[in-house]
Amino acid sequence: MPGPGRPREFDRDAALRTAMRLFWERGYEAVSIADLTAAMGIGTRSLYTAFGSKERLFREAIDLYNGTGTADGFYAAPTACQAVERMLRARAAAYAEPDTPPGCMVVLAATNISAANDPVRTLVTDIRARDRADLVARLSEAHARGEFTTAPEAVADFYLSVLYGMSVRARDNASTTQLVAVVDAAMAAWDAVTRR
Amino acid sequence: MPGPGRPREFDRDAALRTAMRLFWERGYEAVSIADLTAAMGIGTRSLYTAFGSKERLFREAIDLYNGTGTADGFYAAPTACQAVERMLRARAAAYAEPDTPPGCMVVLAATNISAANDPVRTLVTDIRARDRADLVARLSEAHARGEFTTAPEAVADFYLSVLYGMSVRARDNASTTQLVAVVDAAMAAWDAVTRR
DNA sequence: CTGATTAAGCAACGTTCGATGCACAATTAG
DNA sequence: CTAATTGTGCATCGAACGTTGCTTAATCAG
Repeated sequence: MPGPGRPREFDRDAALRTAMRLFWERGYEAVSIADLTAAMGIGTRSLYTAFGSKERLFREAIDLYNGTGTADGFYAAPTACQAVERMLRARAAAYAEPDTPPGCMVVLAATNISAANDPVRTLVTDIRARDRADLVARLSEAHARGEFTTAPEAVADFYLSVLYGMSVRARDNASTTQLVAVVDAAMAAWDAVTRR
Repeated sequence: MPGPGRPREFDRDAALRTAMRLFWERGYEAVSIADLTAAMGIGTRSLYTAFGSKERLFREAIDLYNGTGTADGFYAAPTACQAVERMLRARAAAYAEPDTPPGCMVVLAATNISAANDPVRTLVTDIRARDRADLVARLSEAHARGEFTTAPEAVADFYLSVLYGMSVRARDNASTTQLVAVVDAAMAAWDAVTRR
């Protein structure tokens, strides 16, 4: 159901996927509008007509990235231990997936930001804060149910550190096997970490 | 012993420390020459006379960062377990030190780099690769001595992931207490991780 | 003193940055 | 058909980017 006006001559969703991949690979400021238009195969004016600004395009790209995450079966798992394990294994597989850039876009795409673009940094740090809150909530529930004794925040921060670190390892060309080995180690540690 | 020529009117070491701090805080491309000269209190020409180029200045800043790391007592520790623990505790304290930018410069300062500055990315990834090799070597020695059974590379990658992840957590304003709790968890996991 | 050498200040270089004004094309609604 | 609306191409905007030439200033060796 197209409204009035000249119809767009390119696939907006495909262009957004291209932008997501570029931002994911190199980061917000390291990707120029010229890089984007070249990869999308469109003109500068079309990009601005369709997406408004570089920042709005990045926000859409981050939303797309967060939406395509399959939730990893995190909420379906019966125990917190299994929830964490499913999440970590899904991410380990995703981070070394050869068809996508290595590591997590939310961790890697807005690390080096000049003061002028601080809202972009805030965007991703807010997402990480929300994700941490979700993990803490899930662990707190399990803690209240008596699944483990360690403070839920401490458990969350430990597994978050492992998770974030895997993004850096992926950027350093860690293989799927190596990332899975990290998850194996982290899960072997579950009892020692959660019962203290 | 100054040679011939007009003497420099600023403290080169202090200026380099200022540059290190800026690059550490925001990253290579997010810091401009104008940012640097303003923070250093010198003119553009003086910066180029003293340091050559932005990239050479960054390399010196990274060298300074690596040099000021006190080696953490890593090599002095009698066992691999203690070596890893000392390293992690020293880094946890350093990452949340209020007088310096949060997290590790080698992990954070060259994440988002455009294609033109790829040598800068290579610089920091090479340092991480060398550090990983050192850790693997230390763990391999302990493994050969029978301190533990798990493959040294797997142990190294697990603790490296925790270490790298702490940099991201530090950037997200994790407190010293929270980072120390991550180290506590990681070290409580030693036996479970190393004997499998 | 002279000559050599190095630093600092000023002004500007060419390039790239993100973003836009404008004319024109292509569609829908009536 | 006309009017309204939206997308595209072209040219370009002002600002910021890293870097440099040139002049002048300040030191050393002789």
